[in-house]
Amino acid sequence: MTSRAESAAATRRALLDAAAELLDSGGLDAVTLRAVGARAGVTRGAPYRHFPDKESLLIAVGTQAWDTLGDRMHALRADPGLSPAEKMRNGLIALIDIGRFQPHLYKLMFSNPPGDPTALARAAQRSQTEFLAVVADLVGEQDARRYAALLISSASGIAGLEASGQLADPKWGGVSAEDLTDTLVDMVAGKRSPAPATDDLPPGTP
Amino acid sequence: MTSRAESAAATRRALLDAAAELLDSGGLDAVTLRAVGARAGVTRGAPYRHFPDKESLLIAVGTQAWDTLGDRMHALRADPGLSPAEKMRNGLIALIDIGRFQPHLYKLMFSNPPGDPTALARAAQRSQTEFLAVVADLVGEQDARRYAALLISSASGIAGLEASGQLADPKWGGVSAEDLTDTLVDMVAGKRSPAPATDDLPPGTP
DNA sequence: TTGAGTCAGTTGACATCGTCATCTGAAAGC
DNA sequence: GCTTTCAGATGACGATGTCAACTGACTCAA
Repeated sequence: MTSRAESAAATRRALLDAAAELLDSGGLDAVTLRAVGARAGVTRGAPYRHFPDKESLLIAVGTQAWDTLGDRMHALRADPGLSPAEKMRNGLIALIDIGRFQPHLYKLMFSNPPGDPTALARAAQRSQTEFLAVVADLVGEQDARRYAALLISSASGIAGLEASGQLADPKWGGVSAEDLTDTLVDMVAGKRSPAPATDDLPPGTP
Repeated sequence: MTSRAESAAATRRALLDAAAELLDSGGLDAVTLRAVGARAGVTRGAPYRHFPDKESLLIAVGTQAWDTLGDRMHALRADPGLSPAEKMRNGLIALIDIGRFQPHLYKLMFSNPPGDPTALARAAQRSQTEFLAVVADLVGEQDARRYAALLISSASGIAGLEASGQLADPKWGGVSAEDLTDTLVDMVAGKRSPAPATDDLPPGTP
């Protein structure tokens, strides 16, 4: 019925899912190898048959999240119903939404482990390359690298500030992550809007 | 010579310094209450006479860093030799430099503890309020809140990406944190520069 | 079919960590 | 001078990451 390899793969998947769920619900402190094992139906030592380290398990969770975002970016880029600016905005919002709804996972995605500083950066490759192509469609190849780097940096910063609750401070006048993203996209797209942003979305998705 | 209160205050300071040094050199994992105590010349239980919690000690370290940055922002704002745009740029670079040279401290400054989500946000107040005033000098009161929030978000994102090593990826064409900051400042200041950024700093500090 | 080999999973053990209860001794106040 | 206060030391406990040894079921060649 189930071969040994299949069973092992299923356990590995269960461990990843368990770790992701624990991270979502209880934060990084809740991700204990014992808890992960229990939720996956195995004991504390079992994860060491699939990951050399607790850190490696967490990196795998972060990599999974980057891959999922990469798929979304790819689909977004291929969507014929969206303008380049809309693709750009939606891509940034997709990243910000992770920070909004899965703050612990988001933090993990941007935390470089001391072991392999490039592990998560490699996982982020596809997402960022897809986004780079979207930006190039809007501002041209020449400036795409610089603007894409700026946009991703800014979006991750917006998500970070919102995740830490600092965006809710009244001194910012109740500005939302979407407001900031729109301001940013407008600036890059060349149509600076000095008027207060009361409009949320340019018409395009009725 | 040294009263009991003075001695206690000195110990508290020593604990904070020890925690900050350990954080800088070895990351968050190196900040152990035992190690902090040892470096401060006391034993593992002593920190509990000054901080209710290890988390509280870390929050105090982060608060100290925010206060220092706040002083810098204040001095920057009062500097008569700098244009508003230069003040803005220097303020952002000051934040980015923390991420560059003290990445662990930087991460701590933006990590909201589960205990009191507003503790670090309160500490960040002054820095951000000073910066808000600088931005208002450049773009007016009307848009200052939105642009200041965007600039701080972006700068923290730039610092975060650089701290995680992702900015060094060749797909960004070797863009630096300063390049991105300049691009951002130029966009907000209204003079969009579609040309590649080969100039680093506008003349002003001979 | 059978036997050895592989390997996912279990279990026991250890060092380290945060934290608490208790103890000690010196400074502070009457 | 006596009592109080409190910074610091110490012992202990539970939880955690990790390793070594063990177990047992699956795999595969002969």
